[in-house]
Parts: sequence; structure tokens; C-alpha cells
Amino acid sequence: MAKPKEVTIYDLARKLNVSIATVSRALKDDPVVSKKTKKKIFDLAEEMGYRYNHFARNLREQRTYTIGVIVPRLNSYFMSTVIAGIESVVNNEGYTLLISQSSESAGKEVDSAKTMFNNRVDGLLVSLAYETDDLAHFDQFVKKDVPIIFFDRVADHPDGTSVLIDNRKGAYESTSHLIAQGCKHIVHITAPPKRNVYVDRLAGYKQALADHHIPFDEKYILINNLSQEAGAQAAAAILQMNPLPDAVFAANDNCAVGCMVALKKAGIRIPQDIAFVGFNNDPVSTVVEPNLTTINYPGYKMGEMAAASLINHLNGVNSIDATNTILLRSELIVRASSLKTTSDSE
Amino acid sequence: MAKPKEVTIYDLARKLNVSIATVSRALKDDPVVSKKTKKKIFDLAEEMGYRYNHFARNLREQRTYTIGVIVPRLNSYFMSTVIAGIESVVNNEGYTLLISQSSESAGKEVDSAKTMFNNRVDGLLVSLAYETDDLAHFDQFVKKDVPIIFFDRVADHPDGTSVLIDNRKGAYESTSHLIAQGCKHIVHITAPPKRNVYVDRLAGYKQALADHHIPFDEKYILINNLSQEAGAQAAAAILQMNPLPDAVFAANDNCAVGCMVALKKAGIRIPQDIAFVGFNNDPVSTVVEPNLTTINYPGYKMGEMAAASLINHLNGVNSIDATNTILLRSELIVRASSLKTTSDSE
DNA sequence: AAAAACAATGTAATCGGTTACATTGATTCA
DNA sequence: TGAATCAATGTAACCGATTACATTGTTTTT
Repeated sequence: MAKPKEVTIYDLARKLNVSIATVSRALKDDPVVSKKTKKKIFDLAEEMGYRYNHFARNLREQRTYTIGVIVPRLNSYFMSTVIAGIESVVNNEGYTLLISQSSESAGKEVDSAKTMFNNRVDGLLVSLAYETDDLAHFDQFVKKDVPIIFFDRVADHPDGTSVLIDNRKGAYESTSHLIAQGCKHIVHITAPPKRNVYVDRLAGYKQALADHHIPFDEKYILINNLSQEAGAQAAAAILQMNPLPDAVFAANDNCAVGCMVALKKAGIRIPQDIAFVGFNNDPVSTVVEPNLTTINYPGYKMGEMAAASLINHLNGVNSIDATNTILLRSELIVRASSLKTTSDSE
Repeated sequence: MAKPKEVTIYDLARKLNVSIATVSRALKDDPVVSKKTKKKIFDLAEEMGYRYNHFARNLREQRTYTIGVIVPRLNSYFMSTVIAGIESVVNNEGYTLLISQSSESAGKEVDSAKTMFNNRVDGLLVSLAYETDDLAHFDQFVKKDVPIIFFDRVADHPDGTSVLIDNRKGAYESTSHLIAQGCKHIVHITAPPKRNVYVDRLAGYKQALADHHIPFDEKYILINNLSQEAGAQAAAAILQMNPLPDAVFAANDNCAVGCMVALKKAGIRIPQDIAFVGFNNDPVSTVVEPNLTTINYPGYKMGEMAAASLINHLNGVNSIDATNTILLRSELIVRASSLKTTSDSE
């Protein structure tokens, strides 16, 4: 029933017989206001249940203290770890997050960008959808000097900073590891080569083959959406191959797992018949049997770095050109799914 | 370099020699403005790159068109499915989401609530953290007539609407199923019985035992945080039991899986020695071997229902008291992990 | 003791919309 | 034809902060 009126700085000012300017300054802890006055104001604010009105400030200051986050999906272990990292940084700095998932669709990504734009986010953190070809929906931000930082799935945007791992190196290590296990016919399952992560992983895969004098064969490249179901379908394709490949390097763990499960169901032994390496070190990699060899990389840290870098830009600490790419460390974690040698000795 | 000035309704009004009131009305598609004028205004707005300023409206209207979402974690398949459902509804209605994860911590939940409050969300969607005892941090919203809808992990808040499944029934069916498989010593792994989901699942478990004349034994109740690691630790506890239990009903799939993997490593056969049932139908349930019997329930729909219900409240369609609890359907999915009978025949 | 410097506070314009309440001119009614 | 009605538009107050630029009173300097 009650329509509890909001308490404003005007109310505080009236009660204390000071001006709204003093109240405003006191609440921001401006050193120009005397300690005594500040205390009075803080106490009364507390007592009257004053709450700060962001909109008045935003309207006046022409900024929102909001950071937009666009990610392909929230439902991966990796992504939610990244977001936890982002949250930890931006909350400390007094920003709030506007999060949206593109669901891997270019159209939804455009919509999300529009929402972010209309909400006038101060900055943008983006990991691109599979499908996105055209980056025009980010031009509006560049035009308004809204900084954009891409992470993981980055873009070759001349104005953007990127936070990512060396995907090429990770893929090179994975593939080399498989080759060291004696594999010569290595399938690579990946997403359409539009995103850097898939382009680079493919390049690393190819280079490892080349460095070990193994011919590259186009038919060993399987393209899908890297879901668990897609992995199962890839398994069907693999079973059609003649001769069967002796290894699979998948661009993420989910897909690797889906594929492994389906192959096992078809009687393939892993790793004896086909060895497996994934990417991401998702918890599922320690559930599947045999446990999945994979590339581990630090999602939480990636989120922290991306957010910190963005906030530095906003505070004018970094010139936008100063740091253009931040590379994080990644590592190969060897588990049973790729160990042909030890498995053979069983 | 350019400091591109924002285009406002004043600019549009000036150029067209109309008043800002007319521009404002036209942009809201108010029928009182003539079609011709509207067209002129729309066209000019497009041409000049006008963008709507939410803050001015929010300041004036005293609402934000923002909905707060507080969840324990984003990184579960279930939760991100729920959020996808929420997004689909609120975006269509012109609202944006402020999402925050409590990380299962009561303290962070309080912080999140404060952030939401200071951002003056129009409504709140909440799934509670394990730890939360005290709901006082939601009182401020009630006081300001900000509607709160709880989903999945709900609260007995007299003013809140809840969207959830019949957890008791799900647990009853799971347990009964295990009993039908001949199990008599059924361990139940769950979280601290603070949240309805765990209280009700425990109650369903107990009732199933009672209805089948199996005595309840406190030592079969294992309490932890339901993570995969916690599942592994639970396995260690189970291995100490004498005699060994013949089944485990875990309150989520992750924990069930962690427990299964650890037990298998210790040489326990599943389901022959110990049968398993989980909860949630997480994709991992089809990866673990044997595949996990579980309770499936509709995350996407839960998100949609919660969001739609909230928006109805905001639009005054439902009286707050009209609908108090929305129950969604759930179902037992039987897989190999609980099928003693068929497994024995192998 | 007058001038200069400073600390503390106040005044008022500003951000960009919304909307109650006029105002204007055209149309309809009796 | 004058009054009533109505459609279209305008005027101006309001939402609640921020901050450049006064103003006031006190202390320091010379």
C-alpha cells in the first residue's frame, strides 16, 4: 500500500540545513567537505535509508558504470569460470555487468550488441559466436569511443585488444603428442574456421603434421558445432573411414567426449584403436573413460585480465594501442585417452 | 578524437520545428501524433543516429526496465538453460538482465542483492545459495514493492512466488525405483538441508523407504556441497561402511558422477554392487559409465515461467497472491546405472 | 592592519526524457 | 452561425544527481 518515497540528497540537505552540493560532495567522500559535516550526512543518510540514484548520475555524467558481456554460451564450465573472473574484477571497481548470450548465432549477437549499445555500456567484453562473419555491429561502439575487448574468440579488429591463449601452440603440442604416441592418421574435429581459436588450432595441427613429415589430408578434417551430439555424429563419419584413423584431436572436450562415447559403443577401443585429445580441460574430461587428454587454460584469469584491461582503458591508464594482445599460458594435460604406449603394455 | 555529441529529442525537435513533446510521443508510437509527423520524426531520428536515453526515462519514470537474476552458479547445464529461458522472455518484453552469481555463498548473495537494489531492478529472480539462512537481504525489495520470484531453490517468503518442481515426488520415484531393483541400503548424498530442494528430496527419500518398510538410517545420509570432488570424497566415506550400501541416490548428477568414478576406481561394480540415481539430467549423465539414471526437469521452461510470471506482476496482470507456486513436471529417466536386474543377467 | 590565501559551503545550470495541462485550428452539431 | 467536440501539438515542471563558479568566514603573510 505504502508508496515509500525515495530519499534524495534534497531531503538530506533540508534536514541538515546544508546545500545539496555539500551533500553530494560528502557522499562521494570529497576531501573538500569537513569531517564533521560528512559524518552528519553519512549518519542521516543511513538513518533515512537513502540510496544512491545511478540514473541521475548517469544522465549527468554521460556514462553508466556498466560493462556489457557477450558470450556464445553460458553453459560451459570454461565460460562461467571466465565470467566469475570478470565479476570479481568489475564488482570491486564499482561497475555492474550486463550479460547476454548469443547462442552461437550471428543474429542474436547483433541483437545483443544493440541492447548493449542502447544501454550505453561503458565498455564491452566479447567472445564471438561461431557464425559471426561481419563485425559491423561493433562499429557503432568504436565510433562512440566505447572500448571493446575480445577474449578467447577474438576478432581482427584494429581497435580491439584481445585476451587469449596461443591456440596454435596448444594444438601443435596436442598433435605432436599424438604423433609421439605413434599416430599417423589423425582426425581433427573443429568448428567452421571463422574464429581464431579454430583457425589457429587447425594451423597448429597442420604444422605439427608437417614438422613430422606426415601428409595433411583434407578428409581428416571434420567440421561441426562441437556439441556432444555433434561428436557422436562425427563418430559415425569416422567409422566410415577406411582405413580407420588412429587418433582424434577435437577442438573441445565436449565434442571429444561425445565422439568417444559413440565410438566405444561401436566397439572401438580407446586409446588402442583410436587415441583422443580434447581442448579446455572441462570436468567431463575426468569422467569419460578413459580420462581425456586435453589442453588446460585459465578461464578465471582470462576473465580477470580482460576485465582489468577494459577498466584500465576506461580509466585512461593504458593507451588503447599500448597493449594489443594478451597471451595467457596453456598446458597439455596427458591422461589415459592418448597413451597408446602404456595402454599397449596392459 | 571526435567527441560525437549525442543526438537528443531536442535536436530532432529543432530541426523539424516541432516540440519535444511531439517528438517524445512520436518515438513511443503514441497514437495521438499524426502519421505524417511520426514518419518525419522517425526518418530524421534514423538519419541523425538518434539513440534513446534510458537514464532520462528511468530517472523520470522511477523504473529501470531491468530485472535482476541471482543464481548460485552459472556453470551448470541446468542453470544456463534456465537463464536462456529467462532471456528469451525478458528480451521480448524490452527488459534487460542484471545477472550475478552468489557462488553458493551467503555473503556474496547479500552483496549481489545490494547491487541489485542499488541498481533499482524492477523485479528479482532468485535461486538461493546453499548457505543462505537469513532472508533479510530481500526485505528491502519487499518494502519497496519490488516483486521477487524464486525458482528451483525457493524460499518460504510469504510474499514470494515460486517456480519449481515437485522435488519430493522426484526423490520418491527415484528411491522407489531403487527399491524395486532390490536395494535396501540406500545412501542419499545431498546438500545441507536448508534449501527446499534438499529438504524435499530427503523427505521423498524417507517416505519411499517408509512406504516399503525399510528402516531409515541416519548414517546413510551424506551431506556435502554436491560438487564432483565432493562426490569422490563421499565415495571414500561409502567404502568405509560395513556392510556396503547397495545403492546411492545423489541430489545432483555431478556429485553422483564424481562418486561413481571414485567407487569404480576402488573396484566397485555399478550397478551390481551399488546402483546409482542422480538428479538433473545433466549431459554428463550420458557420458559416465554406466549411464546415470536421473530425474529430468525442464530448465528452459522454468526460466520462461519465472520470467513471464515476474513480468506479469510488473504489468499488474496477476495479483501477487493469485499465483503462489508454479509446479513443473519432472520425470525419472532410467538408465543402466540403476538396473540391477538386467545387469545381473549379463 | 590590510592583503592574500584558503577552507567550507552555496547557487544554479545541466543531463534528456515524460506528461499534466494548456492551446490552436478544424469539424460537427443543433 | 455559434457552441461543442476533437485532433494535433505546445509549454513547462519534474526526476536526482554533478560541478563550474560564486560566496563567506577564517587564517596566514607582509
